[in-house]
Amino acid sequence: MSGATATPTRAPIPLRIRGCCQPVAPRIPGPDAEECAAVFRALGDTTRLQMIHMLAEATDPVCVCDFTAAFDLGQPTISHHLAKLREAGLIVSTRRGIWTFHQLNPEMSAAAREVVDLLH
Amino acid sequence: MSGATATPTRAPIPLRIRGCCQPVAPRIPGPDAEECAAVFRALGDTTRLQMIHMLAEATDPVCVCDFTAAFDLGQPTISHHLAKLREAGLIVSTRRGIWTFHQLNPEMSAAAREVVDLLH
DNA sequence: GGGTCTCATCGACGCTTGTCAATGCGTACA
DNA sequence: TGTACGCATTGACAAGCGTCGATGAGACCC
Repeated sequence: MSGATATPTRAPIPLRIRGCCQPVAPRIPGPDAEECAAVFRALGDTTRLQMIHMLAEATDPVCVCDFTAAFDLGQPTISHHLAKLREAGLIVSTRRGIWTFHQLNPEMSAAAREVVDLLH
Repeated sequence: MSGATATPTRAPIPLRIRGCCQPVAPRIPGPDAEECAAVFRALGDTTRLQMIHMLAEATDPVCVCDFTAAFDLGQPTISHHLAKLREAGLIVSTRRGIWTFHQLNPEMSAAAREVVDLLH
């Protein structure tokens, strides 16, 4: 074992007062935290992460059929994930004739924009 | 508005060939995507987001009792969230005597570090 | 107008998650 | 040695999520 000395000091065990502890840091403003968590939740799925990555790389709006071709998932599931991203404010969808095109929301919140930029 | 012409052109409706569509962007390497999504998933909860924020602001490791004091949640729930953050590789825990202290994982993945830095 | 195509929505299913009460484990102190 | 304390783990429960098949709503074409 290590120190063969008697070491009655027994290492800096307590270091803090018995009860508690440390002043807690000021918390994130509240609704901001929930909004931010919602963005992270939207990106917490591999499929949606890939979707956002594709949209970040694309120069033009992307059609739903491009997503259905890119993923091994049914069309309703693709539509479901796109709806999630839309609810989180990360993308916007526009209809052109038969097709629906999706792109990153240009009016995304600043916080969301910072996160999405990391995926580029 | 632009041309006030009768516009029989009916706007650029199709613009793309019937079938599909656009070449899909190269996808995120695969396991990278899953690891990245796991980090987002870990931050997709308000409580855990606040925890990471607190740790990012703190200069010293934070005791569990500080968390139980900061949130209106039971002690097992706090412990559960800390375990989630630990599994995601975002924090590390060290035991000192009775108490367990938590801090941001200094060996966090680069991707995770970038995300956490946004919360500072 | 009828047929066909694209996409969204609905209902259902299994799995995961957030939360709690109860319990267990390890450490400190008398 | 026994007691008290801090924290992790377990089991249980409701809620949410990801996925699918089936159906519905618009928009185009013949």
